[in-house]
Amino acid sequence: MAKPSSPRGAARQRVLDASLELFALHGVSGTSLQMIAARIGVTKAAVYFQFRTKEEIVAALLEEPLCALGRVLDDAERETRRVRRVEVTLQGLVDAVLANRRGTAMLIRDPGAALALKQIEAFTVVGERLESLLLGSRTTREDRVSFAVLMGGLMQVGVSPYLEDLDDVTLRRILIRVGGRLLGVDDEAGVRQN
Amino acid sequence: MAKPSSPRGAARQRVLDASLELFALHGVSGTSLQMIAARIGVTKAAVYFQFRTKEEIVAALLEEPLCALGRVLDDAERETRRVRRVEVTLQGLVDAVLANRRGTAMLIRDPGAALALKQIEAFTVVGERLESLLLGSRTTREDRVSFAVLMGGLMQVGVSPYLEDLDDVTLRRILIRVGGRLLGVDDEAGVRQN
DNA sequence: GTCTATAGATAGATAGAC
DNA sequence: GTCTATCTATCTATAGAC
Repeated sequence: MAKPSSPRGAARQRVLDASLELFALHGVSGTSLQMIAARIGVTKAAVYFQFRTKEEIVAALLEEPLCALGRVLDDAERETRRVRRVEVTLQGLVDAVLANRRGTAMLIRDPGAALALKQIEAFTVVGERLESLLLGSRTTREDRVSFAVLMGGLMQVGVSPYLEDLDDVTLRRILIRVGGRLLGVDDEAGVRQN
Repeated sequence: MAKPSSPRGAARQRVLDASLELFALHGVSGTSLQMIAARIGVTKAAVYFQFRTKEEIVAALLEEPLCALGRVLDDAERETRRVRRVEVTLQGLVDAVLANRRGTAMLIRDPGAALALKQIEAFTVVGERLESLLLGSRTTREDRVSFAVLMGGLMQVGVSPYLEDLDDVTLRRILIRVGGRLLGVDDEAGVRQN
């Protein structure tokens, strides 16, 4: 949480913050370096000093939350009981979305970010790990659809202004319950499958 | 379904088809009129003869499926029994997504299309009507989150290549069942598919 | 670290010939 | 309906002064 300490990191962070905000609003392709520079009150050249391309900004924005999620998945995979695995995974996923509402979730589904996304090694496997952790041996077509709906739904919740009135704690609790219901696990009695 | 009959409509339709494909791939902002023109083998000027701006193309692409969905909602609102209302609404919504997988769903959540989207009168109310039809008097916070997850999930399913192996009929059946489960309606007894 | 200046490419859009 | 030609604006990116 305490990042803007070093003089170099401060300017870099300002670029990242402004970029994330603008990307969420106009999309990656719809955001120019000009706009980013203007928002933080500097010129394009100043931005280019921190990042050599726009894609590098996108990658930097995505790498952090993806790696954080990756670490949660590491923990989840160490769990032996399936119930706990689903629980830990779902919580980590929800936390990743809530960590930056209207930001990261937006980027994940931005076509302009797709290229940068593919180059991040972490991302390539995260999807498969999530599916494996949440579905386990349940791989019927309905399970797969439920998984896709859950992922899309979580991203939507992260982006939508429709739920802005809900605070993070409340939203987290509800999302985990709804997610469990969607996956067909009973959260009341400790995540049991139907 | 039979549209490309008149000579004028044919060229127009070619532009729409190419645009939808490219928008789905690169996003609206990431797609230039140059790219659209190149794909159908004409020049930019030829595209400008059909549509005066890029936004007009976006609006044309969105208006049709949105109006179709609107008509389904008209029907749903005439239903007196709540069970039937949810049933008809959910089916119409799923059909709207499946009508153009990887197309319309993509556009709905594209930041570059947001402006054009707001100008379509039909869209402004569709969201509220959907919520009212699907939730009815159930408006707890969990209900609202479930609704948001459902909408985002459906869009995701429409976009995702992850479910491309499922044919429309299968996907439709599963989506309606998953949607019913998410909304907390008992599909076995009440909401029956087809 | 930030600036000015500028290069080179491409964007959206228009005019007018065919 | 489609073309060539062209306009203006903006884009990414670089070079070099401060």
